[in-house]
Amino acid sequence: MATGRTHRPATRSRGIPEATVARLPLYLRALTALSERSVPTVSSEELAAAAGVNSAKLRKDFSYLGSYGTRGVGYDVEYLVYQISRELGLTQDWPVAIVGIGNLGAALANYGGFASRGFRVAALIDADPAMAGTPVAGIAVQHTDDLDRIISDNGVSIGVITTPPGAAQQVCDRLVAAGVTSILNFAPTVLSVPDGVDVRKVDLSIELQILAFHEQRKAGEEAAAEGVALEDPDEEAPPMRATPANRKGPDGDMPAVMPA
Amino acid sequence: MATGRTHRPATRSRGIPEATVARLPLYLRALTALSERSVPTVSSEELAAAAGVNSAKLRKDFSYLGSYGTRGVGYDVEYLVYQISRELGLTQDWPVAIVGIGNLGAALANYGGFASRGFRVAALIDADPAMAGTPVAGIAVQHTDDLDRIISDNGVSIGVITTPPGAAQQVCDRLVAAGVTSILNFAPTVLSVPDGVDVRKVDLSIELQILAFHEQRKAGEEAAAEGVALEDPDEEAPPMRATPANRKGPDGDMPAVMPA
DNA sequence: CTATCTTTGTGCACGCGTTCACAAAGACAT
DNA sequence: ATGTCTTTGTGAACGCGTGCACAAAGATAG
Repeated sequence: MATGRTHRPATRSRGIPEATVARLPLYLRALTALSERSVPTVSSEELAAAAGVNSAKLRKDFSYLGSYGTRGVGYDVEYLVYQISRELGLTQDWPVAIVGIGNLGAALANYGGFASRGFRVAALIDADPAMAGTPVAGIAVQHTDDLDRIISDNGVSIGVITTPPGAAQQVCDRLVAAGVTSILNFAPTVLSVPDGVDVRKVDLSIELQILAFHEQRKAGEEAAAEGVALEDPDEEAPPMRATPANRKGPDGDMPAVMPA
Repeated sequence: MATGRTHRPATRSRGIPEATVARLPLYLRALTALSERSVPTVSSEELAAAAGVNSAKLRKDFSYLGSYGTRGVGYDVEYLVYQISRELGLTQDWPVAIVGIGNLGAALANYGGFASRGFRVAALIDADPAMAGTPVAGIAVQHTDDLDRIISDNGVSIGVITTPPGAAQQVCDRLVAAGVTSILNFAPTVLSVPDGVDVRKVDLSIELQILAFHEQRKAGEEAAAEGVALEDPDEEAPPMRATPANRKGPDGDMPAVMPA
């Protein structure tokens, strides 16, 4: 520390990096596990290993929250659990509404990981009139027509969208109009929302596609390492490229060298 | 462009940025929609809007793949669909195995977004003997005991884990041992895998917690804007901090100033 | 009280990703 | 053929996130 005696310069003002926020739940999970085993303190090294991150990163992350550690000892588990919970807003109750009770919506409604962290499934909403009244995960499904009232009555500010892609934007608009300001979107659609509304996206298909990319790369390298004679995989069988030039016909098959 | 006449310097060598790879599926989706509407070409501006990104970013992303656009016109939709599909490895068939057929696993098995992109659910695996043989999404569930054989027989290289957290690491180890090199993990657990194996994590609870953080921040700012007299929300009711000092008893309640 | 040992908190440098802004490239009209 | 207009492709600057490496802080023992 170069500035010898600045007590606490700008720490904790307003602005925990987004990357840090995304890791806090990870730390919280690891800490909760330690807490259940009645472990009193952890070092940054141990906790980092449990959370699967670099210890320096963890220490820097915690430094944004304040100086909660004790040098030479580590962090007090219970105290950190409380501090992180409070920072994340988990000390209060968050009623959540799930819209679109298909396979995925029903699975989420049954998912135990929500209730354990202050999230409460307050309402299930679906557009199918036949589903109205059907209990899913012990909660009666309600119809989309009443969406506005349901959101208001339950004080829902977080909505989960598990509808088919075609309905997602419309549902989103209605949720926002009803007062929802945070949305977790499982539909494969780009949602547009007004400023002040947060959207997080979970896209199963995209995750698989990213894995496929790396998988393909691995397969290619492996083949190359085995000395297989393969042409550049980047260039295999490019179908006719329909540029405006060759689509229109004239000037279509132009020689490589421009005739003067 | 300062280097007047370099035809194609180092582009396309080996190394599409990870951030770009993560966006390619997004572009692909938007392009597929355009293709279905028989739109022949798009400008970077239009496509960027459809994908919800900045147009400069999109152009830079595409530049990593090669020069597939036509200045003054835009990009040929069909051609781009093919190029991105090939780059992502979607021109081949990817057999996928889902392990853990609970609510979520069943929902994924039924999810249509997979088949549409070259992913094929080749096997469903569960540890419950009672489930063996039960058809889910038209596929008979098989027992974990046969995991090795199932993976080998079907040439599965991508595994999806939807087990309870306690079983996730063990299942992961077995998948890797059987030859799986890409894993999509839905269990709230940090998986450790050997080098060469890719893991992507989807954690519903974490996503909600991140939303809660921002939601809390919004609520706080709103209250502050309304002029409500509130103490610093960061400091509300900190419970007794169990530092080693005050946990041990002696030297517990030390005065702020060290007695000489 | 002093010395030693452990672990935090953070300054610093580096690399990746994003964005701006513009020259080059091609289409299109005349 | 020449000029204008549109849109790409990318150099360059900037900002965020990561990780190293170390000094300061506190614990602990003698």
